[in-house]
Amino acid sequence: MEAQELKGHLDALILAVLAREPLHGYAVIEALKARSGGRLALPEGTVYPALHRLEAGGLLSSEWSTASGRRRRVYRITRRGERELGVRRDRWRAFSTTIDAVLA
Amino acid sequence: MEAQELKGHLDALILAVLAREPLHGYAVIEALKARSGGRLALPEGTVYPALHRLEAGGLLSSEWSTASGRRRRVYRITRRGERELGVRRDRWRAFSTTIDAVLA
DNA sequence: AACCGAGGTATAGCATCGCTAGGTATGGAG
DNA sequence: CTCCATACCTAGCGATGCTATACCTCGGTT
Repeated sequence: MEAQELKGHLDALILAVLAREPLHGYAVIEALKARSGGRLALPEGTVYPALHRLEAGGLLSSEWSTASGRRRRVYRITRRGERELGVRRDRWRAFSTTIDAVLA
Repeated sequence: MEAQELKGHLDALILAVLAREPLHGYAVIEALKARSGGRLALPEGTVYPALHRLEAGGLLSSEWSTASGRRRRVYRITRRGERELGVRRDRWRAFSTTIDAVLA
């Protein structure tokens, strides 16, 4: 549905779903799909690198878990990640309001 | 204020201000600043290439005008540009709604 | 005269980052 | 055994906003 217009907002989305509960990558994709009413169908090549980036930035932590022979890397939001989510949410609201004002 | 989070939405903003009245590049920058309450202070290196891109895509047309020794390139939205603006507005609304849903 | 800020246009190159395309592997259903 | 869903990974592409820099005119200040 949407292309590169997601730029700069993906991190907030991922942090938001992980703020509810720890999930592994594939489940993050499903959660985004579910929470958006199917409109956000992000490819793995988008989400996995984003998770790595967020973990490298200290906003997520992860550990391997094995469920019925399948290895999964489960991501959990850190305290810094939660703070950052707050910042991102505010930024999104400001941004969205600004665009609305100009487009109205 | 905002960085690269504008990605994919700039064209809509420019089309929106030019849908009101034809403007030259510098005036587009000022109009965006005014309409956003000063929050959108876009550098020239962002806006000028965008105008060129939009004209190349047939969404804008332009002509030179000279006012008191100063040359200006005045941009005007085309019929295709107006249609595209409608599409972009719808897309923005869908996008914005989707992000809100996930972030809520 | 020299300077400087505001107005005005332009573009080469950088940086970011979502996405495409391809790869690997397991388990269950047909 | 084949197929599909599940599950992970990454090299490289493409799009595009931004930095930095350049060039020009005009009016006011020094």
